Amino acid sequence: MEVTRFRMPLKQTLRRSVIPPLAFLRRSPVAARALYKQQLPPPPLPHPPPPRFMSRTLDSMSYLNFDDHPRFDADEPMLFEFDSEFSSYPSYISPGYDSAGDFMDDIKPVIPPSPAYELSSSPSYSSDGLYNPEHIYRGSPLRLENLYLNNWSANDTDESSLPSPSSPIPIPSGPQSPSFVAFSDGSPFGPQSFSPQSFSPAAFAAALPLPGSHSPSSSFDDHYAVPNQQIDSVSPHETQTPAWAAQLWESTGSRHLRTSSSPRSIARHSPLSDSHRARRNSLSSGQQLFPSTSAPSVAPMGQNTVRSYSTRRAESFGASDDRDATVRRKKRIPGPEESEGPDKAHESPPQKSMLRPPKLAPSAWQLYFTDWIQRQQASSTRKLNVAQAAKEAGQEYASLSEDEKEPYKRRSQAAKDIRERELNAYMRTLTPEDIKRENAFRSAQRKAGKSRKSNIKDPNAPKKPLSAYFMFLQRIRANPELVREIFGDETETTKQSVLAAAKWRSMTDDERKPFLAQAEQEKMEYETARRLYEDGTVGYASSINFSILPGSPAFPVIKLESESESEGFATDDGPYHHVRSHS
DNA sequence: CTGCTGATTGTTCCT
DNA sequence: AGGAACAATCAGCAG
Repeated sequence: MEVTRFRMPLKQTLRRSVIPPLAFLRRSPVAARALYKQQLPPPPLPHPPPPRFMSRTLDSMSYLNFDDHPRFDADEPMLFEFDSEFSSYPSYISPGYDSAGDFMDDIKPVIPPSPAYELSSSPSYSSDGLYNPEHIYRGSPLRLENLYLNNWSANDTDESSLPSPSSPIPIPSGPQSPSFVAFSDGSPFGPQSFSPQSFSPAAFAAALPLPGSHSPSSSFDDHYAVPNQQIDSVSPHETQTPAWAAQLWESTGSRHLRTSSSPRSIARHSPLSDSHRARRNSLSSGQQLFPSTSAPSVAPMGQNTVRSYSTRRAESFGASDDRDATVRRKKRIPGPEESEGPDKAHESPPQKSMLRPPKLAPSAWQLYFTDWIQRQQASSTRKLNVAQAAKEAGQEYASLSEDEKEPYKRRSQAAKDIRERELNAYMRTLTPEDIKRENAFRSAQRKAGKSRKSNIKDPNAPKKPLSAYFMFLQRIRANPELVREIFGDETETTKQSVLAAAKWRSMTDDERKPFLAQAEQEKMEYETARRLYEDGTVGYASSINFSILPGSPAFPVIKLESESESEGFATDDGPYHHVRSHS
C-alpha cells in the first residue's frame, strides 16, 4: 500500500500550540467554526486588547501557516507523524487504538493526555462492545467531543506541567517560550505580542457562543453546536451573543438561523460600502462594536487581512496562512497538475480523485464481523476465507437479538457521529478550485460510464434560496392543520408534492403574494451573499444581511415555523402577520 | 469472494 | 437547486 508519510516539524508543532487570535477567526469564519466546533482551545481574549497586539495581529497570520512555510526545515525534530492513509478504522471504532489517532482530517496531536485525564487501561470500547469515552479519559464527561478537547488540552501544554481541566491552562509567553520560536525571524509578530493568557474549555465556549437557534436542516451546525445551556452555565454574564460572535458564527443556514433574538449590532454599519473590503475595514475600525467589558474584545482587522479568492488561488499551493489549506494539503497526494498551480484546474480532468474524505464509519454489522473474525482467529486454527466467514458470521448476526446487537449499534453510531463531523469539517476545507477539480473528474467518470456520482457543491458557498412554491411547501409541512387540509392522509412525499402543487396553482396571486415577496427578499439576500462569496474572502457565513440595516424598508415575510419552535403557528391569524424581525 | 448497510440518486412539485 | 422522505440502487468494507 502506498503510504505517504507527512511529518510535522517541531517548530510547527509548537506553532500549533499557539492559540489563533480572534482576528484570524473573524477573518476566516469557516476555519473559526471548524476550530470552535472541534472544541479547540480558545483564542486569547485581551481585556482590553493591548494596542500592540491589535496592530501586530494584523500582520501575523502566517503564524497559522503550519505547512509549506518558507522556514520549513525538513531536518527539524519531529513530534507528529501523519499517514495519508490508514489501513484500519480510526481511533474511535477500534478497541485499543491510540486515541490520538492518525486521522488526517482532524489533526490531533500524538501526545499523551494530561494526568487530569488519566489514561485508563481500558480501551475505548469496553468488553461489552460499548463505546465509552470515559474509558479513555477518566474524569471527563461522557462526551465524544471531549476527546478532541482533551487532546488539545494536553497538546497545548508542556508535558511536564499539565493543568487540570478545570483550571485555566497557562499559555506560555515571553521570548524564552518555545512557542514563539517560529516568530523570531521575519515575522512582525513578536513573542511579546501575547500577554499571558489563560483559557479553559469553558472560557472558550463562553467566548465563542453560537446563535441561539438552529436550522433543523443544518446538520453540520446541529452536530457542532454547543448547547446554549452549556454556554450560559459557563458564562452567566453573557446572556447575549456578542456582535462579533454573531457575525462569526452566522451559519450557512443563516436563512433559518436568523431570529429575533440574534444580536444585530453589526447593522449599525453602513450597507452602502458595496465592496466587502470597505465593509470589512469599516468593521475593523468599529471598536464601539465591542463596548462590553465582559464581552470578549477583538483585535480589529487591518487592510491587509483581506484577500480575494484569486489571491488565495495564487497561494493555493504555496505559502499560505490558511489553516484549512494546511489540513487539506496534508490529506492529498499531490498530483502533477498541482505542482504547476491551480491555473491548470480547467484543463484535462484529473485521472483520479484528489479528495481524501474520512472513511465511512463501520456499520454495526461490520463491527460484529470484525470481532467475529478476531474471535475465530483466537479460538480456532481453521482457515476461513472471507466469503465463508461472512456467510457464517452473517447467519450468527442475523440470529442476534436486538439487545445483543445494541452494543454494536451504539459503537457504530458513535463512530458515525464523529465521522459525520469530520466529513463536514473536511468538506469545508475544500477550496473552490478543489471542488472544480473534483467535479471535472466526476464529470469525466460519468461520461465514461465509470461512476454516477454527481458533482459536489461547495459547502461554503451560499445556498440558493427557496422558491416561493418551496416556501409554501415548507409552510404546509410546518403546520399540522395545513398538512391535514392539503395533504389529507397522504404520507408519501412525492404525492404530497402533487397535492401541494395543485393547491399552489389554485391559489390567487394575492394568496401567493407573501410567499413571492419572501422569495424575492431571500433572493436578494442570496445575491448579495453570492457576490461576496465569489469576490472571495468572505465566507458566506459571515455575510451580512443588509436587509436588516436601519433604513431598509420593513419587509413583511412569512415566519416559517421551522425557524422558531417556540413560536406556535396560529392558523387563524394567517401567515402574513408574521414578520421576521431581522427583515 | 459474501453479506450487510451507509450513501447516493430518483421521485414529485415550481421557479 | 432548493425541501421532504421514502424506495431503489450503488458502493465499500471485513482478511
